Amino acid sequence: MATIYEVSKAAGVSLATVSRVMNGNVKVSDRTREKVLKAMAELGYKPNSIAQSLASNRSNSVGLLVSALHGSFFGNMMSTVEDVLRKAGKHVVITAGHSDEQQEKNAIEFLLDRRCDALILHAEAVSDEYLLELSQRDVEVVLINRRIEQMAERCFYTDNELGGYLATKAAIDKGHSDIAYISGPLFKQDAKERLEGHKRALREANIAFDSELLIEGGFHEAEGAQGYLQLTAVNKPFTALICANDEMASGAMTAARERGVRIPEQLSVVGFDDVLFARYLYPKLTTIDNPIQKMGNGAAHWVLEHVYKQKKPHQHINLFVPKLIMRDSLVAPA
Amino acid sequence: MATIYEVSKAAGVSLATVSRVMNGNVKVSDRTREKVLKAMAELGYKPNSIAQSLASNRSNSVGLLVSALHGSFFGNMMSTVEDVLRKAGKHVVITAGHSDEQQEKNAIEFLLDRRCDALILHAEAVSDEYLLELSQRDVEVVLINRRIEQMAERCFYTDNELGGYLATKAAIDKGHSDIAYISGPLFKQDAKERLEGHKRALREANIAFDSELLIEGGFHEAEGAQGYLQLTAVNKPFTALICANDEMASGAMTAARERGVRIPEQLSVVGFDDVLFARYLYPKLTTIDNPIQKMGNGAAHWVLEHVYKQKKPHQHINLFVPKLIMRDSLVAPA
DNA sequence: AATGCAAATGTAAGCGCTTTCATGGTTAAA
DNA sequence: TTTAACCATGAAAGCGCTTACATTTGCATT
Repeated sequence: MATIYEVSKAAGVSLATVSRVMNGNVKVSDRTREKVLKAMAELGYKPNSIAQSLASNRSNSVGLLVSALHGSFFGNMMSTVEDVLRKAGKHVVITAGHSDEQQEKNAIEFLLDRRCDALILHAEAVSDEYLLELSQRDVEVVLINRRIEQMAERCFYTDNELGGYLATKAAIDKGHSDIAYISGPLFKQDAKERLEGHKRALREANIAFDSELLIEGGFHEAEGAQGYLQLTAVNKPFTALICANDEMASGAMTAARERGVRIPEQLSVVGFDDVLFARYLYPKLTTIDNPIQKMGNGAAHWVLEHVYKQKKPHQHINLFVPKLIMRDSLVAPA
Repeated sequence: MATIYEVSKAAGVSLATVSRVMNGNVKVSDRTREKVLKAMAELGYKPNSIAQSLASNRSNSVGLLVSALHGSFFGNMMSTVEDVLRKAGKHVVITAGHSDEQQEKNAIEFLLDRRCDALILHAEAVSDEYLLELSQRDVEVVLINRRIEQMAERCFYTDNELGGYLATKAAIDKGHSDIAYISGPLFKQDAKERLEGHKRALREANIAFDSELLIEGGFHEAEGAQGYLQLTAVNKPFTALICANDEMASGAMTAARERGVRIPEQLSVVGFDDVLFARYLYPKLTTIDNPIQKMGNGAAHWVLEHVYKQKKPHQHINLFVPKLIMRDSLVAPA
């Protein structure tokens, strides 16, 4: 593999000049540039990105932390982030935190060791303090799906409270008043906010919140199924079930159906996220659009602009507004 | 950030000794090692992985090419590969090829530029020749879901023909004889092989293959729905529909249901891959287990062993055997 | 104590770039 | 023509490590 030295010799110029031609930040005469480019082409020269990184103190890589690499929710986000950054010649190192504090910290340390220029984090388990401290270090930190006051302009998040509100409101508008709710794990901020929204919608409709109709789940399908069974065990009838994400909605629907409950005739179900398979479900799931791609896109562009000084004036939107996606799983009660 | 030089000064030894302590490949006296480790701890020293890479000519990174970052199929694979390699301190650079020849080539070039020590490729669009040539270069190349004779021991793949056979055989065993098939894009080898298996099963059962009951799809949900509609337009009755992957099976089920067809009573459906959402579908999808995680696992361990010389004697299995996963979408014809 | 050897440690030359600073060559103003 | 000002280029010092080779140390022999 040819090095810059061989190019400089072939072109009859110094190393420095070759470097300048590559980087294009310092003026080089046209004649010289031609010579250098020709030599590069002839030698099939490719700069060694590792040497570049060492010399420039820039790794040109961005660390991305997600909870899990599989799953529709993260797939979409990774996809967007990778796309935007790779088009800018940066690369993305992806790690998984599994919603566990220690694993998230390990993953972040790993990214730091890799000398990432910036970190895009979907961190669920570490504390605000940890993240604030991290952002004092010499990496730029951007947060997805989380808001911390002191670093608000680097946070890209959904209005989860509004989303939770919209989901329940939709059921109420259809005429439901006995509404159960399976939340996410309440140590997670988004799960908590969605539940808040649910309660607000009930309050506005003068429906008393009944804690027996609330089950705390874990965002996984199995907990949706299990949550449904627990709810029926209480022996309080409900005609609509709101789930804090689509996975749990799917699990709940399956469990209900196995019990012989017809959906949506006997039970309406609403999800949250609008992941890809929401429309594959039967009946097609009514859910809340959680614009995860847009958040990924926002975060990636923020990094390009602030870390790599790309000056495409990009309008940064930090707060994304969820929308109701009406499909078939929500109908008026019998 | 402390450098190796500061550590060596603090410990009162040379740079080389510190390096040796870190890498552990050359013997260092216990007393010296203690001193060095102490100095490291006190200074909070972390080696600069970029400098290490430059000096050792090892990037410690593995490139992974998939068709798309979202989607259950790839999610599982990425997840496995990342997990195995990160536990070994390597990092994974993930790129997407979008099943397009030029995009796949670009992605591979990108990984090469990043000086990856090895490439794990799920390449669908580039030619065997291209891959063979690539493997002559100074990266190790491993293939997933593809077999090229000349590099057989670095290929990890499913017996797609057998999978296709099993799917159709299952329908035949249930008593079906009018069986339609929606294939994947036939320029892809796996799609072709699955179709071959389908034909073999028909042949063995003395059922004539009817090309009017074959539709070429593209592995996406929409093409499953569309494929179903095309099949019905032919006006040849069929009681079972085999799809070359789960996405298309889901699409076909949705389309059929919208036409008022009850599944599985009026139409049995079989998928392929057993992606996560296959069991979320209604009815739960009978499908073929495609052990994509195992392939990812095999590929990652191959890399650890052959590129990074980790000598955990790992039994490499190159050919994975698919299995039928019987669920609810396949029953005997009415 | 002198000798020989192996083990432990040190020295220094890279790895392939970027970037600061110095230098020589041009051009324009005086 | 002289001088100043500027521009393009080159020389060389890093960036923080690894590793071949040289040197020293410690220990068992004699």
